[in-house]
Amino acid sequence: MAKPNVISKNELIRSAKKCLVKNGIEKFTLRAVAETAGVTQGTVYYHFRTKEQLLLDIVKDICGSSWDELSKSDGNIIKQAIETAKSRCSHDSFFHKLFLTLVVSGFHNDKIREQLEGIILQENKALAENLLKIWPSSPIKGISLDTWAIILNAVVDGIALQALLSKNFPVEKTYAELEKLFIALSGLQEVENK
Amino acid sequence: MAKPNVISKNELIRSAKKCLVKNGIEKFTLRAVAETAGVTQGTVYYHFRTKEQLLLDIVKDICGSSWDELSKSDGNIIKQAIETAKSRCSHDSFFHKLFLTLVVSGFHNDKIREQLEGIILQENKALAENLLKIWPSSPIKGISLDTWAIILNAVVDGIALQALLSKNFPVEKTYAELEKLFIALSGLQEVENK
Amino acid sequence: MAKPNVISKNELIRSAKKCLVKNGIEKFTLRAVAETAGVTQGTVYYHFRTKEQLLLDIVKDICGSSWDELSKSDGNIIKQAIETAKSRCSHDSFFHKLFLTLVVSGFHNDKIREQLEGIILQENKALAENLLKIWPSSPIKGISLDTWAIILNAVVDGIALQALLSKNFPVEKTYAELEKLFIALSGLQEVENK
Amino acid sequence: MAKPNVISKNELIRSAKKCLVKNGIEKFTLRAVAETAGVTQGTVYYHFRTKEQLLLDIVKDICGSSWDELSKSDGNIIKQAIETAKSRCSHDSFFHKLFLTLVVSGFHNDKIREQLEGIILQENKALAENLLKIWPSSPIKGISLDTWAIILNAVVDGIALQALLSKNFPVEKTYAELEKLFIALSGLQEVENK
DNA sequence: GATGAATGAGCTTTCATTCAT
DNA sequence: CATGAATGAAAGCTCATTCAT
Repeated sequence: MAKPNVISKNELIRSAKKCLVKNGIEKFTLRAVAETAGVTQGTVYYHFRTKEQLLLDIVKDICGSSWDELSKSDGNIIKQAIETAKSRCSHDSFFHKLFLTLVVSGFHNDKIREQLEGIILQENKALAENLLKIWPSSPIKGISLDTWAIILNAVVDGIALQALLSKNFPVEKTYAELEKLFIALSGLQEVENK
Repeated sequence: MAKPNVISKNELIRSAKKCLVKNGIEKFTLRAVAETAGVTQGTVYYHFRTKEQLLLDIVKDICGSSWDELSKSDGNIIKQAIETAKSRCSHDSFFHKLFLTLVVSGFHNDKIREQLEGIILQENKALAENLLKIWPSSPIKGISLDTWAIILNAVVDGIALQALLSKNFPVEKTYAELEKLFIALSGLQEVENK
Repeated sequence: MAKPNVISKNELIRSAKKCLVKNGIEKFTLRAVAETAGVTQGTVYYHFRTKEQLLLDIVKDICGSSWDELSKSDGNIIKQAIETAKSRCSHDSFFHKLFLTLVVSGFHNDKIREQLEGIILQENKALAENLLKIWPSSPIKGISLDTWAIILNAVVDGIALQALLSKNFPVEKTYAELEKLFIALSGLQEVENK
Repeated sequence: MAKPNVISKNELIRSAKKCLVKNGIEKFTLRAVAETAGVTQGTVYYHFRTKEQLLLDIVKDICGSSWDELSKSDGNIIKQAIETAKSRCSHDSFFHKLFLTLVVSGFHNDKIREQLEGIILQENKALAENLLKIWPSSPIKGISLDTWAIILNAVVDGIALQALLSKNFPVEKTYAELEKLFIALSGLQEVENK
């Protein structure tokens, strides 16, 4: 009955992520993961010794893809960032649902929390570096580029949160005006630099 | 054996909130609520017909207090808002943990989601109204006051999220510089108004 | 569906002892206990929070009965003791199977081991006290009554072990000759006392 | 990937015995055996077609060594026997733990029980033969040498059992006095023989 | 009103066993 | 020979829910 090598760890993680977003962490059962992946429960357990480990592997997987995405960035980082951010906050954004679910899970699991903290720190750092390319100095005196990065990241997450809660959230409008804000800030800088 | 009225619904809700933050939604059990409140499972069940109902009552309770707080606001709304926001985002802020936990719970429970949506909408509205008091018009052309409210709220939630994930998050510094940003924006407006 | 008060803890322990002897510790499952008692697994768990606790309660129950039996002893203690011992070592003696099963279980569970240690100590003590009644002094110089008690107890357990292993073990013959040994020892004492 | 003959059946049995004593029969798993031996589960399975077979092979292994030991005996058999017996009953005697574990296992597995019965019978027989060397006739009338053998064996097992249960069991004292008992009995015989 | 014994479905986890490689 | 991925049945355990008292 044992069919060797029918499934890979990555396929299982993909199935698990689907389940997590579909059923929520409250009903995130290994049985569901197994069914989604088309294997038995025993198989899931063979690959991840515990449920917690599977959850952690999901988080690590996300960290990995997050890192990949960041390292690809170039050129007009901001425009691109806004584009990405916007894509993440459609009303049922897979990514942000997964992310927030894991964040909440991290409140009671330090291993998970630390991994997520790593993502945030990386994102903030990448953002600060990219800001440096377009803002030789901060557009407003007294606000460091690091803080700008924190704030921008916070805005993106906060908007995503609102969008996930509210079916009628004006994603387009908000991001359009957010871009104006950004342009205005960039303009300020030129003024100051004179 | 039955003791009349030994516990009120509100006490149970308070215990339930404690449990929710302490154990997370994954381990939020009625037995834990009962033990925390010092009653039996049956008693919890007597007051809330189902577990979902208890969760919903927690959400409503939060909505209520949120509303109370908003209606008290006056005078220098911004400074006060920042103060409130800051207090909510210490590394283990009870409020934001509870809020985010419920948000995630709301992903798969429309009743909860709608209640939380209501909170957000109210907060945004209250914020917009208060902004009007200090900003007769938007400091940056093309950005409506409603959008400003959305953005400000998003920043607060997003920063709280980062603070909850990161033990070393620079809460003080971030909020100090955020205030500068706000002052600068207010300054902009005066310029434009001339 | 919930029928209150259909079973008592003692009934459950009785069923559990039956299961333990019938299936052995390897297959001692709470499901089997529940079935034997005619209740659901949940009920077993309601009364004993874990499997280990149930096992421990069985041990305590045995300690209790052991103690009761000891305190009833009087008159010709030895004859009676031999009778009891003999009854315990028929080829499938419930008592000794249970006892040895728990002893082995105690090898990896200190709580169980300590309880059983208590039984042995009590038995040895009771035996020593009763020996004193019939042997004012030890029949053989250099052997304390405490040691006699240990040895006698050991003989009884050791014979039971052999009887449990061997279907053809000569219980009657062995105990008959053991009694002769005892009488001979008592005779020795009188000689020495002169 | 297959490495030829990296492990022998005997090594596996040795590992299995370790596991059995370390974890007890309740947690005696093939995975643990495999890990202890440093091979995979499949390998254990390759050598012993079932778990039961492995257990049986352990029992046979013990029978073998038991037999070896008996056949080596000579000279002052009693003194040596007591020495051996004493060595087996330190508080965590590997041998007696293993033996008792298997005895209990034998309660529900006739193949195991029969093997162990064989050991006991052999031991009793060897003991009777050796007693004959030093006791031309029984020191007490009416007690056959066979019964003496049974009783002596029983004492040894019974004492070991008490020692395994009780950390403070007076092994030295008990065996010293047991030897005195033996010497006294031998003295009796000489008297009778006159 | 309040209790707590009982339920039963479903959870995570374990494990002997199989089998293609 | 040996492996190790996969299985599936069954284990221990949890929990929302019910109900007689």
